[in-house]
Parts: sequence; structure tokens; C-alpha cells
Amino acid sequence: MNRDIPEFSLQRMPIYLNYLRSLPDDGSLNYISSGAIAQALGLGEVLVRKDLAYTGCAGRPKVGYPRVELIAALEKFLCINDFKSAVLVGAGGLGSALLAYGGFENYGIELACAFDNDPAKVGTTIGGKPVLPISELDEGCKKYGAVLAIIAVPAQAAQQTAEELVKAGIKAILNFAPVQINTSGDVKVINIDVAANLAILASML
Amino acid sequence: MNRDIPEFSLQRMPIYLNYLRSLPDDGSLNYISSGAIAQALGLGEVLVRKDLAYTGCAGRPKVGYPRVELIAALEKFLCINDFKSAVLVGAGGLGSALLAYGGFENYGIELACAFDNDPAKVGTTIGGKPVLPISELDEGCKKYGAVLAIIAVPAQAAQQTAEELVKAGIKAILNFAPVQINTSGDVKVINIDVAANLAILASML
DNA sequence: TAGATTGTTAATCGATTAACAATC
DNA sequence: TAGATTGTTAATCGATTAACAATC
Repeated sequence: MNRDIPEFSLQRMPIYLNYLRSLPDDGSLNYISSGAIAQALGLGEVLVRKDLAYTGCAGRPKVGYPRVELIAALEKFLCINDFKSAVLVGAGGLGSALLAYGGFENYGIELACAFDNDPAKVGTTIGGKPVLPISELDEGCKKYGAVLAIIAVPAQAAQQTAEELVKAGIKAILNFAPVQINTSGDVKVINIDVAANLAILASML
Repeated sequence: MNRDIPEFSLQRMPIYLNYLRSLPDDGSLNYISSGAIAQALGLGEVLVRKDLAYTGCAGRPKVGYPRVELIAALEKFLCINDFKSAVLVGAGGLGSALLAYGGFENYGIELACAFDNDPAKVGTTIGGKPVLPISELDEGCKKYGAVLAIIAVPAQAAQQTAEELVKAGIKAILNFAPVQINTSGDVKVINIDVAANLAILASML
């Protein structure tokens, strides 16, 4: 949709959006300068201007960027208005926490349901989301029209899970299992390895 | 400790380590080539060689890298042998999941305890880890000799939490709150915003 | 107008890749 | 030896920063 933008600029878009949304909405701050944003987020101000230029929202010399318009432009850029459905596989500790987490709605994403192979969990709801058996993964993804998936299964099950998700029509995967997932075709994958990140921090000391 | 290495190389070190540890340990694979590693992880093979060179483990032309030695070199590089203590602030859904997660030990990190301001949680244990009141944060960090911390509190509490952690001697923070944290001095921070990552994926479709 | 801020073009920096010599 | 693989040096690529003109 917006693919002619540097990868790293794209990664910063949600950061800008979060920050702008956190600002007071009482009319005291109708415009904000790239310098102010840069300082708040620890970025260079030229970088901020370059990034914001991709949203198509023009700033005004001397005053800055119109806050409300800029938020709208970022939301449009991130396609937040066309609601997308996501499913989660693996309703363990992390999976359950994500099911109960409300933050996805800030980005127009509905986490619709979870899949798990534990009979004790199947049939229950977690965070108000139904837990379905893995055997219904294909059917469930299609029912909800899911294009996004979160993998929160143990490492050894991640690859097979990913393949089943792709077969079920999933186009992008957020993978919490600490293994590389190989996907066919043009499926996007982002890996988040929490322990590895803590290890990186530890080794930087 | 190892600071003359590109940031991105450092980020890949845990990936190499995870992969090598996942290989069969039955003597069938005493050496592994950079090409094999590269293919498994979806990286360029020259890049793999450059990265591995930082560990000091020399590969052998024609055979590859000695698997066991390479694992040891990566562990040494990541300082996995000098055990470090971490604390967690915010024992909500995500925090609780992290407390119960055993993966930090793979990197020589012990998640020692949690802090929360919910009286119903204080005094209990989650994942075997005691939950202490926020008022004991300083004391608790020092008791466990913690240098690492995980912030899993709501966004509006993150900055203050970070400041208290730094005062308590914490040197690096893994921040799950979707806000920029400003730290004084040379405290390292890595941010993980789960919802933002899903949003990035969604916008790439 | 003068000054502040945007937006763009050029320069720099860092990371990746390509080419190739060294080695077992 | 010939061939495979490492390790290094140079080239490329992409992202960030610097310089500066444009604008309100």
C-alpha cells in the first residue's frame, strides 16, 4: 500500500502516532514542530521531517505540523481505518496476555480468536476471545477473514504453525518463537525474541 | 564488554546461538559452514562470516566452524557465563507471562522478582518469583544485585518507573510500554511495542 | 521585515554485498 | 592437486545527517 518508503521510516510511524496521540487535546497544541517531536522521541529533526513527508501531511514553515491532521495522515498511512483481523496461535502465558491486551485496536486490528491444542483451553475464552482447537485453524482464519497472525507456540512447533497459517490465507506473521520461520511466497514475518533482546542488553553492559 | 561491533551484528548473535543450540548434538554435525547457517537463517553467507569473526572463533577452510566451540564463543561473547539478575516491574498479563517464561536462563539471566502496586498481587509468587510492592523497588533491586529490568507497566507510568529503576542501579531496560523513555547517563534501553509491530505488518500488506 | 521552520539536495556514515586471495 | 570454504579488502547500498534554499 505504502511501499516506497524506507523500512526504518515505516518502523517509526507507529512511534510518531503514539506520541502525537498522547499529547493534550485541549486546543493548547494545534501545531507541533519537527524539532519538538524529535526531542521528545530522541530522533534527529531532519529525520522526523523526512519521515513525516511520507505521510503526505505538509508542515507549515514557522508553525509546524497540524497535530490533528498529522495524526489522521499517520492513521491513513498505516491503514488503520480498514480494520484487519488477526488470529493468535498458542494460548500459553504470552498468548493469553496478548489476547487480554487491548492495544491492537489502536491500530485498527482486531485479535479475533486463538488456537491451541490443549483440550483444557479449547472452548474457553481468554480476554473475551474464543480459544479454538488447532484442527480448526484453517476454518477459523477464513471465518474471521484474518490476514494477520501471531505465533506464540513453542519453538519446535513454530514452523509447522506458520505453514498452516499461510495455507489458511494469512499474509503476515508476528513470531514470538525464537526460531527463524521460512515462509513461501510474499508472506511478511517480524520476529520478536524477548529473551534475546534482554541478552543483547546484558551484553552491552 | 564487546563494544566495537556493529549494532546489527550484535543483534544477530542470539539468533546464531539459538540456531546452533537447536542442531543435533549426536556427533553428526561437528562442523557447520557459514553457507549452511546463512541458508537456515535467511542471511548472506559473507555476513555470517563477518559476524562470527567478532566472536573470535575461527572457521576452518573446507570444513566450516566447529559447532561446539562456536556455541561457546557466542556464549562468551554474550557474557552468558557471568549470571546477571533482572527485575520486572508491572505484573499484569504480559508481566506475569514473562515471569513464568523460562527463556531468560538460556542467556544467563535470572529474572529474580517482580514489583507491582496491586495489593492483591503483592506477597504472592508468579512463576515462582515473588511479587514485591513498588515501594520496595530500590531495596529489591539491590538485594538481588539486579542490573537489568523489564518495564511492563502502563504507558503513563513507564517514565517514572524507569527513573526509579535507574536510581536503584539498573543499567539496562527492556521497555514494553509504548512510550519513549528518557534515561539519564549511560543506561541502555530497548523498546518492544508489540501492537506497533503488528501495525507495521498490517501496513505492509 | 526578520526569524523560525519546512523541505530538498548533497554529503556522510554504517551496514551489506561482491570480489578475490588465503588456506586446508 | 583440486575444490571448498574462510577471511579480507573494495564496492555498493541504504539510512542519517548536514547544508541551505523556500516559505510563511
